[in-house]
Order: sequence, then structure tokens, then C-alpha cells
Amino acid sequence: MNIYDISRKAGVSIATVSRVINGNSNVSEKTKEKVLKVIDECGYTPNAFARGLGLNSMNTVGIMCADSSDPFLASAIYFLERQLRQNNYDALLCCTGYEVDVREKYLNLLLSKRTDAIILVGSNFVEANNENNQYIRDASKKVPIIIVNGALDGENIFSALCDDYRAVYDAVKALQESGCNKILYLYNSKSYSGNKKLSGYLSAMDIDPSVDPDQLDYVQHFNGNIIEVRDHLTSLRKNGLEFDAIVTADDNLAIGAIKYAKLNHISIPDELSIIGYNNSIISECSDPELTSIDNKLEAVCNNCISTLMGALNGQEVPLKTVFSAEIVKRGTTRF
Amino acid sequence: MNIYDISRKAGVSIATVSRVINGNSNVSEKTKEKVLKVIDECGYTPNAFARGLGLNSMNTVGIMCADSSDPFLASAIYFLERQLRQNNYDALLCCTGYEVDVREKYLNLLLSKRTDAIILVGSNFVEANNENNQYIRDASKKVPIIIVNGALDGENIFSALCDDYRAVYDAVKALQESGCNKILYLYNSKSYSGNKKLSGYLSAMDIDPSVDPDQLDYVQHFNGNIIEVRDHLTSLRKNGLEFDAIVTADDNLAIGAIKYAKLNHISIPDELSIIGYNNSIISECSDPELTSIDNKLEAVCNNCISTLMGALNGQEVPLKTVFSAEIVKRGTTRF
DNA sequence: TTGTAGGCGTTATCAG
DNA sequence: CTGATAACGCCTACAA
Repeated sequence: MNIYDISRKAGVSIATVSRVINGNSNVSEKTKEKVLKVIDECGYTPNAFARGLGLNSMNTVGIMCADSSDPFLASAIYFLERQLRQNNYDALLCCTGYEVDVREKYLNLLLSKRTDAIILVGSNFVEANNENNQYIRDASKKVPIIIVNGALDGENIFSALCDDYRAVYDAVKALQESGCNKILYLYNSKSYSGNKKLSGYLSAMDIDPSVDPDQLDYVQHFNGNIIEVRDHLTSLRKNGLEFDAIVTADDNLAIGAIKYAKLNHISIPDELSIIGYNNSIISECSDPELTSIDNKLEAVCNNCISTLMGALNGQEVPLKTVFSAEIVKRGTTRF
Repeated sequence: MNIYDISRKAGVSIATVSRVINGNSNVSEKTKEKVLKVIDECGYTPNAFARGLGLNSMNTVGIMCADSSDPFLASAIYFLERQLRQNNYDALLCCTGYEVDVREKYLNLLLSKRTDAIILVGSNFVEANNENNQYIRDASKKVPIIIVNGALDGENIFSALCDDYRAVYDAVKALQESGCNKILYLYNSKSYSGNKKLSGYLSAMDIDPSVDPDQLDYVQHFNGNIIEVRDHLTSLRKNGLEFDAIVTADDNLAIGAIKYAKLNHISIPDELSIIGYNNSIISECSDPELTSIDNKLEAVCNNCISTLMGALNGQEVPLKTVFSAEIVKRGTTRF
């Protein structure tokens, strides 16, 4: 069943059928009705491939992320997909993990599928070593690239994100005001936003930003699951490090910190304050519930799609949009 | 840059270029190399739309789910996408919410994009009222349909799932053996698997399955977030209902149950045992950590994709594959 | 082993 | 307002 069949049954040319399908105004009401009736009777659907070939687009955008089962990324995907669909676009999902090589391969794969744009979700897509971002710049020559929660300079590269620097800065300041002075910073990613967060911590703590953070006892770069985080903190403590607050770059890490406190009979928030990041569902699951930084993911994602739509329509759109985070106070802090 | 450009530069016909691209053996090593060199130099990528038009496929399958930010569904999507990509397929994601009308609309939308198959994730896609599943049956006439965690009879409809009936049955029995006898069942979905789980409970409790479960005090159908669940349980208790164990159809509900116990100073697991479902990340976040039923999502998803690949290749594949669940013991039970 | 030519189902440009 | 026809870029008999 193709456009020729319809045109024959309706007694018109395929051009007219095409016009009706695409809502072209230059069709008389009469023939329009006639054609629509036939289309309806036959349950005809235009062939998307042929259409794609003609228009050089199938209204599809690629969404890349490290791991769609991560609660934060999963939420982002949800928001993005919803907005895309509202704009009549489909979402092609691609989980890449964290390796640059794999990401480059997959990005080119999506490009070869002729997606209209590519969304990179998670600041971990932006590597500290700028050479490693070249493949993104190359891709931006073909289609617009939008980065959620990260930023990269470039002609056709757009970013929507939250001010992570300010968020952590404010969180640390709030802890200080509530009486904490030995504040540990725990993070697991040296991505773009990872670095911003770290800077916020260093600045709030009045630490010279030029010093190598890996040398600082109070800055812990650690990757692992909840239990491993718990044990890591426990061993830090055993080795004599004292701290009365922990700020983490991710809620998962903060849950590990709560488990650490439980294991070592440290009371929260009296002896130890904890602040997580992302305000994900798990911040409501713990006991006590986790004070967490809400980085306005929904707003960021919505903005991201509207920017993208603007760019695809050739409008003038901002290269970078920054939102403010908000500290959601729950049970792991004294303020 | 198209196949003609390549053929011209390489001094061969487009047929030869096509053969090289598609790994057709009937090409001499010499011309093959020549063509590959030109392709490489030009950075040529075949046009996926044209290819799709010719082959009537773009190696894409649609994944539909209610809400990709739900931890359970997010995990499923992750596993599915990974396996699809391994088989050289792309995943088109579509979040539908829970309304049948919307789902039908979106399913037809995916169909109109000429996906090679459609995966329905979550048993909530299978409605108790069989008429409401007709749109799925209709779709199965065009492409294979695979249901993850649910089942529906039909010609081209495949299912991979876990034995939810048995899982809940065993969980209730285990609670009974550990001394509980007033076991509350809390669920939020009357889907296919929702009903299976409920049956498992009723059977283990020796309750006549023909009775309307909505009439039973110990069977609570309730939809809401963590806090609402907590409050609902609290009001049940205030109204005189006594229970020493709660089995829930979802980890989220179980977290609400833990919060309920906290709020009312009921000790877990001494006075109240709790078992969740899905063994999702949040079962490790609570305190105490949640005993939960692991429904082998990864195995189910992997099986789902291999079944699908078999079906697409015209092989003989099982219509329905059932896995056994496993109770993961943590801190909310006495066993 | 290689080339020619027709077909896939649209959209869009021109005439009329 | 409508129709004929040329792209769009690839695959694949069939012919050589």
C-alpha cells in the first residue's frame, strides 16, 4: 500500500495525495476529503524511509548517556524524550559507558543513522583533556550537539546546565555556618561539572585552587558502590582523618556516607552532616533522609530541547544556559 | 557525497561499491582495496534512509515503557539497549505513561516509523480487560512484539518474564516460617504481573482466590509516593488493623513501609518484617536495608533480545520464557 | 568479477 | 487547484 495505490483509488495524482498528507493548503476541500477517506479506509501510512530520503530527515535525535540505569541519567532521558516527542521527534537511545573511544564510535554510528541532532547527557562527556573532545567538535559540523549538564565551546555546540560551582560553594558555606569546620569533599568524576563542583568546594574552604587536589586529605576522589564508599570512609577515619561533614558529588556517594556513619555509630547530623548531589529518588529512601542539591534537571532538559528546536529551525539561540541549583534540606544537616 | 561519487573516484560502478560496502564476496581483492581507500579518504557513509528504503529496514526496534525514570524500567532499558546494540540494532525509546489510548497512539507512531520490532517493558502493558490489548495484537501482525515482564497470547507476541506468583508465594511462606502471621500485602498495579503476585499472596495465605481482594483488609491496593504510603499504613494502624509483616509489589512501596515503621516507632524486623520487589538500587539505600525479591531482570532482558533476534531471523523461538525469582535477604526480615 | 538499469515511496518543481 | 516527472541514494537482479 503506497501513495500510488491511494492516488489511484481516489482518482487523483500522487502529488495531490502528498499535498493532503502534508497539509498543503493548495487542495480543494472536496478532493481533500475524498483522499482522506481513501487513506482512512486503507489504513495507509506513508513510508517513513522514503520520506526520510526525500526530506533528508526522519525527525530523530540521538540521546547518548553513560548508563541509562543511573537514576540521574534516567530522569534526564525521561524529560528529554517527553519534550522531544512533544515536538514530534523520536529519541534514539545510546548508552556508551565512560570510555572515549567507545563514545566516539557510537557517536559516529548515530551520525550515520542521520539523526537530526545529538544530545550528550552528563558532563562526563566533556573530557578535561580537550583533545579528547575533538570528536564532538567534528560531529558538530554535521548536526547540532547539545550537552546536558556540561559545556563545551564550539560553533554548533549548545549547553544547558546548572551552576555546580555555586551550588557546592553555597552548600559548604551553609555547613560552615551550621558549625562544621572539618568538611570532607567526596567525588567520583573529574568531568566538566565534577571540576566545577570541586572548585566550589575549594573556594568555599579558602583553599588555593592551584594546588593539586589529589594531595589534599579533605578531598577524596573515589569510585565505588555504596558499600565500598562506606568502607573507604571508615578506613580514612581509622587512619586518623577527622571530619564533621561530608559533601558528595553524587547522591550514591552520600548514601555510602550515611552507611559509614551507621557502621561507626556516628550520629547524623549531630556529629556528622552530609549533603548529596542530584536530589534523586534515593535521597528520600535513606534514614535519615538526605539533604541534597537539586540541580534542576527538568528545567535544564526542557531548556535543552527548546534550544535544540530553535537551532534546528535556524533561529538565534543561546549557546549556553545556566540554572541555579537549590539545596533541598532533609535530615542529614543541622540547617 | 554518495555512492556515485565514490564509484567515479574509484573508477568502478556503483554496484561494485555497494558490494564492497556490504561485504559481498564477489569482488576482487584489488578493486575492494581501491574502493575502501576512496571511501576512507572521503569519509563516506552510506545514506541510511536510502538503505532503509531499499531494504525496508533500518535495524531499529522500538522500546516502549511507562516511565523511563522508574528505576526498574530504567534498568530494563539499559539491558535491552545494550543487547540490541550488540546485535547491531538501534533502540527508539518511547515513554507512554499508563493510559491505554496514549499507548495505542504511540505504538502506531513507532510502527509508522517502520521499526523492525517493538518491545513492551513492564507488565502494566497487558491490561486485565483483554479488549484493551487488541491494539497490541493488531501491531503483532506487522512486526514481532516482545513483552518484558508480562505475557499476552498471540501469533507474533513473545514474552520473557519471571515467575511472580511463585516469588510472592515463597516470600509469604518464608515470613510465616519466621513467625509472622498477620501479613499485609500492598500493591499498586493490577497489571498482569500485579495479578500474579497477588495470587501468590492469596495462595500462600490460604485465601479463597475467588473472593474480591478489594474486600480483604490485609490486601491493600494503594497508589502513591513514599510519604503517602507511610501515611496510608499509619492510618490503617490507627483504624485498628494489626500486622507483623508487609509484602509489597514494588520496592518504592516497601520504602514507604519502612518510613511507616520509623514514624510509629515500630522496630524492624522484630515487630515488623518487610519484603520489597525488584531488588532495585533503593533497596540498598534504606535503613535497615530492604529484603527484596530479585526478578532477574537482566536475564529476562537478555533472553528477550535473543528471542527477538531469533524471531527476526525466522528461527523457531519460544513464545514465552519464564525465570525464577530469588529472595535477596537484607535487614528487614528475620530470616 | 564487473556494469547496467529498474525499483524502493516520497517530496518538490514546474507546467497547465 | 492539479498532474507529470525528476530527484533522493541505495540494492539487486540480470547481463556481459
